[in-house]
Amino acid sequence: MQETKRDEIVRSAFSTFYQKGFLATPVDAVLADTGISKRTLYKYFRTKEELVEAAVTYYRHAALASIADEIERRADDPRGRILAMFDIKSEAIAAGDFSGCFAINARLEYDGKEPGIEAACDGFFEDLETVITGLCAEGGAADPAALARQIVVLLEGAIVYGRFRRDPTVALAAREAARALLDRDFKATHSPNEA
Amino acid sequence: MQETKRDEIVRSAFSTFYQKGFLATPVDAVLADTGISKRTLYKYFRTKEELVEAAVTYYRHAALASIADEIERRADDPRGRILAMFDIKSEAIAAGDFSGCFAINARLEYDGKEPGIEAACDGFFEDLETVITGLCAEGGAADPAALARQIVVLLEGAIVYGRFRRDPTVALAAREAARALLDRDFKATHSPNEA
DNA sequence: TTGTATGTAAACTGATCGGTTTACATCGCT
DNA sequence: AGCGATGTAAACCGATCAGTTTACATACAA
Repeated sequence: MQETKRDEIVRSAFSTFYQKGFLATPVDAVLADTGISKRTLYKYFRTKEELVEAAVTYYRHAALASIADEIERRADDPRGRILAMFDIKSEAIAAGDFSGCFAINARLEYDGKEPGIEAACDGFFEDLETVITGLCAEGGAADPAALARQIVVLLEGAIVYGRFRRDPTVALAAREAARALLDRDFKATHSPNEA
Repeated sequence: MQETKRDEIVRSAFSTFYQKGFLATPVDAVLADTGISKRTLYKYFRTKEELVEAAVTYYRHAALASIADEIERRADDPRGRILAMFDIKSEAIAAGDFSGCFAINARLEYDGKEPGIEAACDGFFEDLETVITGLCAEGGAADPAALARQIVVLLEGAIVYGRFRRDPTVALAAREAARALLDRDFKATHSPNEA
């Protein structure tokens, strides 16, 4: 199925909001970036917030697919794949144009104001925890969900804090911490690692 | 030295911004909460952003003093004091009115737009790392700064993620992770004393 | 060919908001 | 008493912005 006009708008709006924030970005900026008219935008979305919600849902699926893809390319055991997530973020921070986690950003700007947007962000968080829980189970952790939660805190912490410190080594420090937790919880048998 | 009018405005503005956010809060909301006139506000601050910057600086000193105070009350060894930070955040999340880290919030909303505000946030982050580095050194860590950085990532991650999940156990999971790191790096002698 | 759906361009509306200005009250000081 | 500093109250200005409406172009199916 080819991309519809609506999809095109959402994808473009996502990158505009990602770079410039939500409240600080007028709808006109989205229009300018997409080359679309205001009339068309409001044909597909009743309000700006509805567009933001769609952008978060787009991020939920696109970012998770991209992460799954990338960590599979970088490592072939669950341990290496979890650690690869931190490498990816470290590299993004080093690249200089990193704007953090779209869901965290949206959640913060609309906190307590837009239930639909909050729910979309929650969906992303749940999917992320599910993916990491799966990897932890695969690695033989006794309590995969509990370990996954610790990994997620480290990952999101590295994203937010590393971004604001503008320091890629923050994500590497988080990676080391994650490694210590994996060493503690994963079954002793892990193939040669490191990257 | 008694509190000046300026101090009063900053303190009140801090709690208004903390509860309602920055961009989403009109200056009039701050005035209403303080009972001050617009004229007076603009006598002490040239712009809204200058007021926000002052609020972040206020947070920098007030929050760190409050943390130092509270962890000293809760434990008397560096290990216990570091872990107490997570307990405090877990309790705040459980209380239900928790709005996260003021510096993270400000940094995110004004990212790339207000250098003065960004610098004030950086000041808070540096002070926080300094405090935790001190505790790590006191605990006998081989590389106190590196360990502190990991603790800070866990702490800020727990604050942001736990807040958005509305789940106090997130901070407790982070606490467990921190404990694992302390077990690894602190000098083996961890009897619950020392000051 | 004609009608309908889809699109752009742009003017417009109404509300919000940051910041200024005017007018007036109060208090402390000499 | 009188004066300057400090304060409130409130009208005001100009810009911004979400969302609507009008006008017009294009494509395509009956």
